[in-house]
Amino acid sequence: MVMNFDAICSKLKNENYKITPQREIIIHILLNNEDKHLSAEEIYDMAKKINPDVGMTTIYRTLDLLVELGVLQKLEFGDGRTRYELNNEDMHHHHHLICLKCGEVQEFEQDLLEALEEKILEKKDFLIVDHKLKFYGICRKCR
Amino acid sequence: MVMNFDAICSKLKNENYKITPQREIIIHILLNNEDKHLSAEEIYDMAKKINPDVGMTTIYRTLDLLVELGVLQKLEFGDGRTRYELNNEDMHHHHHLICLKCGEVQEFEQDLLEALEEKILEKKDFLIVDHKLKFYGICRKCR
DNA sequence: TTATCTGCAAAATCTTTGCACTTGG
DNA sequence: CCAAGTGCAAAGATTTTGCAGATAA
Repeated sequence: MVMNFDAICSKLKNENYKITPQREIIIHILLNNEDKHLSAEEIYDMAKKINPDVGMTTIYRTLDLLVELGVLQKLEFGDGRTRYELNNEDMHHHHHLICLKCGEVQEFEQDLLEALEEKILEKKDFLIVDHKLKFYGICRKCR
Repeated sequence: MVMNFDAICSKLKNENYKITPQREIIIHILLNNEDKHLSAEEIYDMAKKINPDVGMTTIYRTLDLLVELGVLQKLEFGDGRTRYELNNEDMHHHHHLICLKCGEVQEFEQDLLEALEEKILEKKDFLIVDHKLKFYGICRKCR
């Protein structure tokens, strides 16, 4: 189930955060690029096109806020910048397929790690709350 | 099979890189902390204790070189700094268990992703070369 | 000897912080 | 109104680069 604009705004209001034009722009950008894993700078560039007065600081502060509220998740793909992804309930457990040739990041929707997680609990006494799995390889287009 | 000091030096020599005292120090530090996932700065601090003249620049350049030679692997656990791990043949496919309370990173030695990788090849036509899997949760000590 | 390596200082990135001004509710 | 939010500029943190001098082979 995709979280929509109103649902995110309600989450903000419920925690006594204000709905500002800047926050609206950022949320819209995130929703319109659900599949993209945008970095702060990419979001900044897009936001500038909508309203040139938006500052980088606000981008970072809003992204941090949305992470705190559980709306977003931070990701790192090794290019030195943090990337962000909407924390869609259904999609919560998916994996990233990163092409070593073109760098494109696509997603694989199925989890299929339950057996492994159970084994880890049993062998290491480590209780798993979440996971991140990245596969590196060659995508269909690059083969 | 753990790669030893001589094996790493041979790799360097084979590619016409020199064995300098600084590189020896760094390699020793890595070998003596196989289980630790050290950052560049941590390696720098340790190296300074052995020879106070070692520069941060050399640490970064040597680590980059060792990554290029396949001796090391870069890792990121979300604390803003790159960490490094010896690329031990046998251990190649293990997973990281990151405790959300104390931050400790331990390893789980078994891979168990073959079935999932096969499914991804079949469904996405994406040929997997490598993977990185992190589990976030609560470790035995913190429970 | 000489191509490679090193340390320093400076630059380049990415991200955070202090502060005075603005604004949503 | 006023607590919360914003933009700017400056500071922080991590990593990279230019360069002149040092050194392994």
